[in-house]
Amino acid sequence: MTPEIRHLRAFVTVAEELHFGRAAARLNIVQPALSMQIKGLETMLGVSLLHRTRRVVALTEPGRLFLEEASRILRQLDSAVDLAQRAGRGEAGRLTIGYSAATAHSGLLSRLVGAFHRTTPDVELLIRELHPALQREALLAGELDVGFVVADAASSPPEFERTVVETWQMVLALPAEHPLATHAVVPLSALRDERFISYSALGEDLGVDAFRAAAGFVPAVEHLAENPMMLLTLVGAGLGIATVPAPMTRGAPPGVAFVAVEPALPELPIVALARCDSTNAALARFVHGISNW
Amino acid sequence: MTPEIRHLRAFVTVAEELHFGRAAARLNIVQPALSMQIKGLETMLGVSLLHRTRRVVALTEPGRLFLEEASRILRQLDSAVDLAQRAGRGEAGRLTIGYSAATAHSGLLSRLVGAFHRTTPDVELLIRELHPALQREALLAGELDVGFVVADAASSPPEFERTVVETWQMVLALPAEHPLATHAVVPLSALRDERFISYSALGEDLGVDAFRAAAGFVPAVEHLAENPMMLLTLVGAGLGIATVPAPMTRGAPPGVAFVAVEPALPELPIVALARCDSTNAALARFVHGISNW
DNA sequence: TAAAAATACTCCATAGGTATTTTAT
DNA sequence: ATAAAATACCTATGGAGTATTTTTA
Repeated sequence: MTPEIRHLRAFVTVAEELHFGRAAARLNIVQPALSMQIKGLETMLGVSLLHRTRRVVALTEPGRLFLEEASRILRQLDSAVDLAQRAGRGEAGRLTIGYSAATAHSGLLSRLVGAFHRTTPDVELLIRELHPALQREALLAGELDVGFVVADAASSPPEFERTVVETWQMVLALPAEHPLATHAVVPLSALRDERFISYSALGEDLGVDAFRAAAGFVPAVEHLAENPMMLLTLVGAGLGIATVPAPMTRGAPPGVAFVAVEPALPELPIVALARCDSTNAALARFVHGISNW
Repeated sequence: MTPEIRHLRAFVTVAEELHFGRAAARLNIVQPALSMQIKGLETMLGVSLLHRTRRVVALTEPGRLFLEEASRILRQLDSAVDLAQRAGRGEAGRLTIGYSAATAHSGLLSRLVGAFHRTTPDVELLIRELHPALQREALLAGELDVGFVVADAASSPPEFERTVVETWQMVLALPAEHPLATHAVVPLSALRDERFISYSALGEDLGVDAFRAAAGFVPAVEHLAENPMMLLTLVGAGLGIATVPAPMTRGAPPGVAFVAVEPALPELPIVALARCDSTNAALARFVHGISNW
């Protein structure tokens, strides 16, 4: 048999008071009950912890050593309970955040993560870059608590909670030497014969459906890029044109010009995706904060 | 209410198995009992630790954190029990050893302490130099487990256990230029008019009673020394002569000669003193070792 | 339908309470 | 004589067992 917390509490209290009567009072039990506890503990351990000479109670050497350990265990138990309770309120624990390369622009991540860390410093933050599709997988697998993705209005799986963080205007990126680069505004219809660069073969990341609706034709995607920076590099190299979110104009490689289009393409929402059935209270805090920070 | 070890064990086992049935089997209880344990724990903490969806058991975030703490607490409890039991066998804990300056000679301390440490490395050793009278006080106060003192046969308080460690032959220390210094053996009767140096006014440390019995007169103690080295320094300075234990001839200051006396003085026992009622099992091991090492 | 956890209940071990005894000062 | 722990005995809480129900994959 192994000791219970109750035995440790009893022993530590007696060791502190060195008096069974007072210790029992502090423990809100009666003295004989305490004597039994200590006796039971000593029997379990097979060692005498307290030397009782009717008038004086003293620790034995095993008792002295066991006292240190028992006190530490009791303190750790208290802190473990507190930790679990704070985790239940979302004030402690771990939050794993995913983002796609595209959402790394515009400083929204540092703004949200910074504000969250300031309000709840005991939540450990793990931040991983992941392609949007992998983020959805990771969310379902429980490896991710929340993911930031660029999303057109269509894609909304039912088990995900969507929170729109911000919306980005779409602009046209084209080589600086392109004839249209000097225009302030370019009509979409003028782009029918252009070659487009996108992330995926379907162009879904950049809202191909919205494009067709606004322009009346499907853009011809001829090149694919791995990430936004590579996309703009390809544009700058003259391989084609692309519609990109306005925040990407910052830090663009040389040789790329940006112009507005007409009619304007729908704004691109950046959404935070999270599982509705998550048990991580820190996630609720984080998602709640998105609207307020 | 606060959790008991039983709750931690139940929770850790379920968290490891992620299956109530198997966990219950490992805990040698029945599944409904385990369900109750976990439910009770969650109620106490006020947080859900395990997410049960009939077919799949998974840890919540509070559960993940509580698991780490609970595992650590269980490991520490095991080691605390083991520590107390080893202390009960004298294999762990602390042993406080006292010695008087006189007993520091002859390497008996390093021999005993070294051998003890090699057999029981988990016993922390505290070694303090103390005057013999203070050692007896410290022993009674529980501040010392064992004390090494030079003792003539007379002084043996009843609550102390005496173990003779070794016995020292007595020799005469006298200034090198003293007329008797060239003798191989000096008759005690030739010392009647000499001035003696001792530790205490009564000369008890050096066996004045034995001296009187052997020589037929009480030596005239004219100077007192704080410790053996100072005593020999005074002898070398020509302030008087002294009877000293043979081990002190090693490392003596210059100007001191040593000669045997006739009849020989009784040998001086070095004893280890310890309280008979000590609760420190390491002490029993140590005292037992004295005879064997 | 089957596997697994929860619920309902019963029983007994044991923690804790009351009264008393023992023992050392 | 008194203070304090131990012992004896009783009571009742709650932990564990058996049988059954509920739930979802």
